[in-house]
Parts: sequence; C-alpha cells; structure tokens
Amino acid sequence: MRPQQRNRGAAVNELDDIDRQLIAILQKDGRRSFKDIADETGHPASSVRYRVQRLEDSGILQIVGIANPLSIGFDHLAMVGIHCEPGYARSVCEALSALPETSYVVLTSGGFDVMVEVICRDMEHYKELLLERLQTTEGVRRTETFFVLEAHKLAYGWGVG
Amino acid sequence: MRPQQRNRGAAVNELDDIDRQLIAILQKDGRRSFKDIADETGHPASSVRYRVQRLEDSGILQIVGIANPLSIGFDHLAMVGIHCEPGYARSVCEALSALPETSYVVLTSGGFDVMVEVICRDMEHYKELLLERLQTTEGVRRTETFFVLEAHKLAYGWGVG
DNA sequence: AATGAAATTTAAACCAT
DNA sequence: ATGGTTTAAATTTCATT
Repeated sequence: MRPQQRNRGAAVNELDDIDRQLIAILQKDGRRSFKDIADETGHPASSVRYRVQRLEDSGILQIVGIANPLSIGFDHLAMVGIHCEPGYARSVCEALSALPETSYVVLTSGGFDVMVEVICRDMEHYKELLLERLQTTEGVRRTETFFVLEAHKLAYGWGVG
Repeated sequence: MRPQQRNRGAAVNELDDIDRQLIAILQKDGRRSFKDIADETGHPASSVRYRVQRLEDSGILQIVGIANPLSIGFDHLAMVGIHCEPGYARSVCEALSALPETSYVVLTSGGFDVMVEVICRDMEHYKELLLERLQTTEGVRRTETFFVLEAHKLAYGWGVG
C-alpha cells in the first residue's frame, strides 16, 4: 500500500454532491432499496451501495429506527439546564450520557454549563431521576427543569462522542 | 367487517413485547433484513414484516438516515430559550418549526416558554438567523442562546406535529 | 475508487388459518 | 393477526477497469 493511503480505510475526506444526494434520500426513508435510489439518481446500484457503506463506515451516516417516545409509554420529556462546579462540566456530561433516560447531553456556553433532555415514564420516574441521580452527580451545583408540554419538531442528531 | 373493527386500519392500540423487541433491534440498525430479525427473534419473517409495516404506518416507528451535522458542514449548534408574549407560545413554535435551521422545537413550562435547537453553517449564518428571523417572529419577547460546545449524546426523537 | 454481472439472499404478494 | 409458499426483486460477491 502506498504511504499516502495509510490509515485512510473507509474514511471520507469530503462529501461530494452524490454523497449529499444519497444522504438526502435516506434521510426521508432509511429503507429505500439501493436499486430504487440508483434509478432515481441515475447512478449504478453498486455505486450507490458502495458510497452508502462508506458513509456508514466513516460515521457520517447512520440508518436507524426511531420510536416516538410518546407512543411507547414514555410521555414525560424534559429539558434540564445544569450549572456545574468549575471544572466539572465535562465529567458531568459523561456521567449523564450513561443514563438510559437521557436522549441529549451537550456542553454549552451561556446561562447553563450542560443541557440534557430526559425521557421518563411518569412524574415519579422523573422525581427519582432528578433527586437521586441528576442532583447527586458529582459536580452538579444547580438544575433547572423545563418540561416539554408540546413537541412541535424533533429532528435527528446523533452520538458524536 | 365486524363493527368492533371499524376504523382500526393500521392503528396499533398498544405495543406488545414482540413490537418492543422489533423496535429495539431496528433502533440499532435500521436496515437489518427482516429475515435476520426473524432468525434472531424466532418469529416468522412474514410476521416481522407485517408488524414493522404496521408500526411504521401507525407512526410509532420511523426508519431514517441520520447525518452527523458536523460532518456535513454545519458545525454551529445552539439551543435557544425563548420568552414569549402571553398567548403567543404556540404560534411561535409553529413559525420556528417551519425554519430549515431548527431541528428541535418544543413548548415548555419553566423559565422559558419555547426552546429550539438550531444548526447553522457558521456564526454569520447564526447571526442572521437570530436577528432577522428568530427575534422578528411575532410574539418573541426575549431570547437566550446556549452554544453547544461539545455534543456528548444526541439520540433520536421525531416529528410529532 | 468505481462499475458490471453473476450467484445468492431477501422481500412482496398471496393464501390459508 | 399469524404463518407458510411462491415469485419477483434486491443485495452481495467478485472480477474488471
């Protein structure tokens, strides 16, 4: 193997228009067949497959099933803003990411150091989570809860860490 | 058709353990073949297909491609908390949901009336969005921006409205 | 890295229970 | 709503450029 190619593996340096086209199609329907996509875009099916695989392998694209939490019995969503002790923000993020109830954990600048979204079955569940697990996490100084009363738009992000 | 079955169509009244099992598998890999799932769960492939279709038709499950925004050139994420004029919270949600930059729009109780996540290409883009579109939306009184410095966990929710 | 064509596997439609 | 069967279609592998 040539030195220039070492460690490149399935990596994608930069997306081209075809990659973006494939992503756009799969964002609408993650199970569209490669042949369908090939017919729509005019590229050969094997090339479509090759590229989608490369995008998945390199971590740019993920094709997953997404269940509506409200339909599966988890209808208490809340956003929680957290103030941390200085120097603890990242470890707080890591600890909270490990909880099954969190669907969103980010380190932020501004009035909060960390923001997390949590999904609970009911208020009892939320109370236990907040008092016994969020507020007892080392480095958490203060929390502020914003209950989600209506979800108007929930789009997709995904695990970067 | 019997009267009891009218209007049931593809609706799912309540999920059983098999449904939950199928959702769990597809949440990890949205393109797993039905035959694979059938072999793993011990259910016939035709039943797996039937159930997954029903879950999709009834809006409980969605299988989509998710692109990492940071990989596709959108690396400025921010959470924006919004205070609204009394009575305007829902219309603000609707207006902001229509913007392509928003990936998350919820009506909340607590210190903010509305919270939105926005994804922008760069600061110039964010500045334009905030000053020209968010803050000019009718009913928006005050905004507070929390820039996302690190995304530790971004899981999946999806459009309920 | 991308494509084409072959062999293999899977999905879709159908039907019976 | 489930499970089996058949037919059509898609995926995978591999050789080629």
